[in-house]
Amino acid sequence: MSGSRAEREDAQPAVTLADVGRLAKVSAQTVSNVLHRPDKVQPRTRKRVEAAIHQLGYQPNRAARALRVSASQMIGFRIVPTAPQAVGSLHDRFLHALGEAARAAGRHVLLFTADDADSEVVTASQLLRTGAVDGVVLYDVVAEDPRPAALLAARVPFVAFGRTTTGTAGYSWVDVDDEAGVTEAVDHLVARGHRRIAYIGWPERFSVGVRRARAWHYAMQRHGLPTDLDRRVDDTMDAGADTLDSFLDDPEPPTAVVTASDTLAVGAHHTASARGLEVGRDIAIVGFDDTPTAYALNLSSVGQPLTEVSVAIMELLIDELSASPGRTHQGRLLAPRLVVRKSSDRSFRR
Amino acid sequence: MSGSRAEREDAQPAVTLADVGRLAKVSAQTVSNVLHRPDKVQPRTRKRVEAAIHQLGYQPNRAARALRVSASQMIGFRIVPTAPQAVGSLHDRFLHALGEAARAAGRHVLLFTADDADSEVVTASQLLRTGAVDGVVLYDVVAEDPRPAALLAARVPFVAFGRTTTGTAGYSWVDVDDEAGVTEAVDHLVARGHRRIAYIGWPERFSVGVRRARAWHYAMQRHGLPTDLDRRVDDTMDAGADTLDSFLDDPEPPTAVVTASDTLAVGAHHTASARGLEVGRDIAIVGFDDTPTAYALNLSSVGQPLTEVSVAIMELLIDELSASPGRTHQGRLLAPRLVVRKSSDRSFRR
DNA sequence: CTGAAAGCGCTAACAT
DNA sequence: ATGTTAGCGCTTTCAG
Repeated sequence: MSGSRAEREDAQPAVTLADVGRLAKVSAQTVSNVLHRPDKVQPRTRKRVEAAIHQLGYQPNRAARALRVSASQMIGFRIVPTAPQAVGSLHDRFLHALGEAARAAGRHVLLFTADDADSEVVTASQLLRTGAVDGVVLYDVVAEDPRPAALLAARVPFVAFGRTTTGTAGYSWVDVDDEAGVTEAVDHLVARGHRRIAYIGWPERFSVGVRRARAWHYAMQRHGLPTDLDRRVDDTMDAGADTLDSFLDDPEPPTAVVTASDTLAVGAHHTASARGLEVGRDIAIVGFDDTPTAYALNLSSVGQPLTEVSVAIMELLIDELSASPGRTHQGRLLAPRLVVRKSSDRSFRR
Repeated sequence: MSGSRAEREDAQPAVTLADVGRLAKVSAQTVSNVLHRPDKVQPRTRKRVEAAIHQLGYQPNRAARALRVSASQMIGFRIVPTAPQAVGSLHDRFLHALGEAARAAGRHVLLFTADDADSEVVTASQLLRTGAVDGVVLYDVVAEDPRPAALLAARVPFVAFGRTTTGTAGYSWVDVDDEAGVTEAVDHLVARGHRRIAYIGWPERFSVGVRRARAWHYAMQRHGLPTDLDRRVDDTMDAGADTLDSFLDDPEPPTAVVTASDTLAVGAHHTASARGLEVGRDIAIVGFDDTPTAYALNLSSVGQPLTEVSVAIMELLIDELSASPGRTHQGRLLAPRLVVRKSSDRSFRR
């Protein structure tokens, strides 16, 4: 309350290595050794030191350690605002998985915001320069994404979730095998007896959209089924609803539909219900991303293995951080999982 | 490539205060002064130093600064996984707003995960002890929430988003005035000509649910309208759908419905459509939280002012950090905003 | 196997 | 108004 250091009066005493050493009758250095090179210290003294650490509730000071070893154990991640029209947020769930993976690796996630790709790169570089983070994770990297090259040029260690169409050899990435997911969805519907399986996807400008559409096309071809039930629209519920509507007006309407996203699938679900069709019996729908909404509406959906993705990303990033300059990078393609729910679980007979 | 310091070869030279001082022909201390007490240094030398800073692209080392001033400029935030059945994520949007507010205040958000309230408190305390964060933000604090008291006991500086029913004088909080939001929704519907306005809310165990329900009750009473159209259910789409269904089976069904969440509102929307009612014309629906899904379905909704909430939280937290021990804390109640969309924008005549 | 010395980059206090 | 000194807590040499 009085005196010049009033503002620190409520702070805990802050236990240091020296405090522990004092209690254990050893030097601070030995305490540090117990923590980092337990084999270098005699079992007896180690026991004593460990007891002292425990008794005092010692917690190493991160700033001091960071300063000394020039590594913050922090991973930067740009948080983007959810698109207003999207259903459920993959971003949100990924972030949680990443936080979990970081913790398992003894690190933490540092959030930052940025309005566009350029400022994301600038901010990331700045965070690295100031020692706030050791590296960053790039989310939703797409075909022509400028960020990998820019971060490479800025010498910011990073791992990408998603990948560009070219230059993937220059950096480490983890991606989900969309093709496999869509293929699984089509195979599943074929196994249920469907033959006219439509596809509602995104315009060509999205590389992910292209990959998913192509997979549908190949799968249909492989089964000897028609490949003309293919529409590309914006990723909104309305677009999904309208598209199914027009499909159903055809003389030979599809009996099942695979969509590039749950947002589109929710729209399709809406149309089916509005037309008095029972989803799962009269028409099958399979979405993509396994969002909370898919769960809520009992929609089958191809889910991304976010936990595995996060773990892989942390692994590659740590690799990246400890690696020598001229090393080679890695790409990892993870398989998604089809979650079958009511919207497609019954056998279909015309 | 060779030698013992190979692993640092790709790192930038890392400009320090001393480097800047050397270039500007002053001591490192003067450079520091230019940065922190510009008035204490002569305009001429300041210019020179600033030029040097700019030329070298100097960025202060956070770890060193943190060590020296024992403050990390980091705010801890526990990221919780989205509930599978909830629609859109307030959490996600709040996090973005908080990141933005933190940046504006020259700070960053550090993410952490925890399985329950207890481990959240333990982790927060640990992050504080290790100097990783200066304080934390508590999300979704409810009536009997044990976290404020626990953090207080652990002497972890924090600000709560939401508040407990008792003991709010002991800590700083920011909350949204639910009552005002619901009242606004009811008034709006009354102004549109509705008289039978139903309420679908949450069970009593949620304090937020109680507040919102009470506000509906009072508002209806004030307008001299019936207060029996009141149901409490779990926060799922299905519950919302079923509840509206049963309301509409009444001999005197409601013509409008206010819900405690968008999740419930989406369910209601679904039921209305399924029954061939045009939402906005045959029945009005107003949700809560103004989620992306409300936007997508053109649902009116009471939106929380997340940006203002975040700014207020940062303000109070900074206050908390710089304050003397025995100070008083603050509570701030912010008004939500009703966003009127198609689901309730028309006048209603029976 | 343990201790002593040095310094990471910064800033508060004092000295000039 | 600027420079010098010292030390935050830790770890990497190097001696003992």
